[in-house]
Amino acid sequence: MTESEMTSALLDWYDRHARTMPWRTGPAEKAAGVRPDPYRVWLSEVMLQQTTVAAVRKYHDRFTALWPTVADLAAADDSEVMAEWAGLGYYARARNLLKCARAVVADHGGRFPDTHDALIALPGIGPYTAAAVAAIAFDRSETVVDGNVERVMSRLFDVATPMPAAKPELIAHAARLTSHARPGDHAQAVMDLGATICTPRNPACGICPLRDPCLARLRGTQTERPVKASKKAKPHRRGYAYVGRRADGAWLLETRPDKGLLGGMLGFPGSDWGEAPTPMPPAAGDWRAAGEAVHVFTHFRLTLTVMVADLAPVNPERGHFVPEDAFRPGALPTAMRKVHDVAAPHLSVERRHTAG
DNA sequence: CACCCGTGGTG
DNA sequence: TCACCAAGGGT
Repeated sequence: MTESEMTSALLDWYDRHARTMPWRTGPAEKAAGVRPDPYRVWLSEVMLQQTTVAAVRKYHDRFTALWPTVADLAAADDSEVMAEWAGLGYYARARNLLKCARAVVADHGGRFPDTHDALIALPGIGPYTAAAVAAIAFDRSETVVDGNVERVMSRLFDVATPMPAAKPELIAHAARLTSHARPGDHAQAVMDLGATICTPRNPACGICPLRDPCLARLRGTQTERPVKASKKAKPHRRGYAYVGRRADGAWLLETRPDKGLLGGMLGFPGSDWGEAPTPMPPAAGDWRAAGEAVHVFTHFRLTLTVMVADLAPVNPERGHFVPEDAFRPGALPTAMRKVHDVAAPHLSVERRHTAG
């Protein structure tokens, strides 16, 4: 089978099995030559970075309902956007999302640029996202290479070179297969194939449109591709988190600095995180331990000792009081939401509520 | 190039 | 329970 025939087989499969998604155009629109909205495509691509489609759907729905255009998003408050992103992870994406939206309005008249070079110059848009938006929204002949494409290529051509050294080779294979007639569909076809058929474990080779030319299938090496280096063990860190409430129900919270872990997100004041953290209460009070919150990040495991106190109406040394009706636990990143869930039943304001 | 940066699902 | 993983980007 020639490379051209592989491309055709892939597009034929996509025409029959493409998944329906909020940012994709339906068959009728597609037949009429309607391109998807670049804003919705860009938003989906940023949300999908290292994130599953299942997790992204509801966030994409919510964002486009609140902010239907890039100009609406550009005009939004930072804190509101960060709160809506809470739970999706990799919070630098949300900060760059706003920077990018504002740059599109300020520098491009509120319309997304339609070339790879102009897109990659925007915040939060790297090689993958620039190619994906150019191909999917503007049907540019860009080769889109993400984790799915790398896996499909490494199997199709049985590439034994370990990652990430194999990347140039995989990119070259992907470039030769790219359809110049339907680049946007081709990009999504390879990614759909990787997500539904050519999966990391237990690939469904029997129903794969590329099963005949696939070298890894021929040699039985599917599950050994791509070759990846072993991961390092995760260190264990400890820390203290302080959940304080006033009698009127206000919560003692802080907005974390933009740099670093959970940057720009709302959270509870705490100690440093390490092997032997130093207790650091953010305000004077009768602090007592309520329990522990365990959370696993990408590169370390964290156990937080959750301290609670019913606070007098004094000025805290760190953080600020947020009125009860202005606070949603859903606006917290997951690690902090776990802290909240451990603490809440131990605070007298909450006990009064549950008792009443 | 190596490391940092979240989270929820899955085998 | 646990290790691995998902449509990567920034530094």
